[in-house]
Amino acid sequence: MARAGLTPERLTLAGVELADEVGLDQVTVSALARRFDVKVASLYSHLKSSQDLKTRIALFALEELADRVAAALAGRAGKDALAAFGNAYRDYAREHPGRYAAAQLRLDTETAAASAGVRHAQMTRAILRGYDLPEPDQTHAVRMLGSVFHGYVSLEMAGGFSHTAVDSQQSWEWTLDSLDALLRSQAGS
Amino acid sequence: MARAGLTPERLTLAGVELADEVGLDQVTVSALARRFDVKVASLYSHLKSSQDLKTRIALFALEELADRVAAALAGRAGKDALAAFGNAYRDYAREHPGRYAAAQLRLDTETAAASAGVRHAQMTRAILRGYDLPEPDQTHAVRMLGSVFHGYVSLEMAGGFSHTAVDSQQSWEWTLDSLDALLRSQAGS
DNA sequence: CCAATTTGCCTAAGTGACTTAGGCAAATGC
DNA sequence: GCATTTGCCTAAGTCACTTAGGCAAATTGG
Repeated sequence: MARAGLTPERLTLAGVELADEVGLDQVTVSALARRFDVKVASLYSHLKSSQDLKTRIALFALEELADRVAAALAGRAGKDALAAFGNAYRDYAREHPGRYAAAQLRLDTETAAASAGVRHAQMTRAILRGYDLPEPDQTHAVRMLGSVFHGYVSLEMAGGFSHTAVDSQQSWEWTLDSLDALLRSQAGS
Repeated sequence: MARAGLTPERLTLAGVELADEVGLDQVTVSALARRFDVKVASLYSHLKSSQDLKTRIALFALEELADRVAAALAGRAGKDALAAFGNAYRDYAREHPGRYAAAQLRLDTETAAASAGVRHAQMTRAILRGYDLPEPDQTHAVRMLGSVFHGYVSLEMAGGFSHTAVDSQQSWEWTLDSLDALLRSQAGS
């Protein structure tokens, strides 16, 4: 009986792909075993549990998304940076719905603290550098931006914007313009 | 063997309560059977499936939330209406996390069309009456408001705002103020 | 290069949730 | 009071998760 060459990394990667293909909740230890043509129990040498698998997928997605956002932000400021951030977020969700869903999984406190989630928070704050907001307004703005981006992407993915004639892309651009105007009007206040 | 008096309505209500107590994903046909001290299979006379149960809970939550929002909006306009809407939404999520989660479940197209989700959309649009926005800006604004409220509440419930000293209530009020200012500045444009 | 050890995948077995089929008894209605 | 309907039951099959223990392949080190 030849070995399949399983590792936590390969399993995570396969799980990530599976999530985009069939949805995060269809990513199961059993489905993964089928994909590798291996018995389910064999995966437990590499994964602590089904929860462990999900967590690894979430961490992978957070990291990948943070990398993309960082690349998109490089060398940009002000509205450019705002749009780059939002677009990176939205594009990732559209290209990789399963990964995006995984990135929203609730992690326990210590795992979250060690995750790329921290980079996300830092980058959101970095966008605001161009707008010169004093504290605590800066924190308020970070929260509002996070809310808008996360909310918009979630609702759009859930199909919430597909029952009106108005193009979602237009609404997205209007939203980015509005946020920029809002932040500029708050600058230095 | 005395009868337990099960009905779809009683089961849905129990499921709703269970969702708030232990989380929506712990709401299972089996858990419900235990709560009524009845065998699992007995529930299948009243529910088509586990999915059916979840859908009923979602519809209940959507309806209840729409009622609350409608009550909060009555007689208000402009910023008052905006804040009432947002607060109704946020308060519901805080008081009833399980129901709020259920209200986010994705329903199939026809079920969604027959649900109170339609009322939600109408009420969001009603808020904007006071701001006198032309189309398509009104649609853009509806989408943005929905995104902010849904996003803020989701992130707050997920604990995303609890790692900074700044009070979440302050950020919420700042966000409402900002949205009001934004909409006013767009009026009639 | 062979022996000892470690590693990787296996079989076996138990848990818990979902679902269908078919039966008996309680409630209902004539 | 009897027939019918209704409500909950037992039985049985599916599928996912998880642990324990075993055998064989890979690795290591003499």
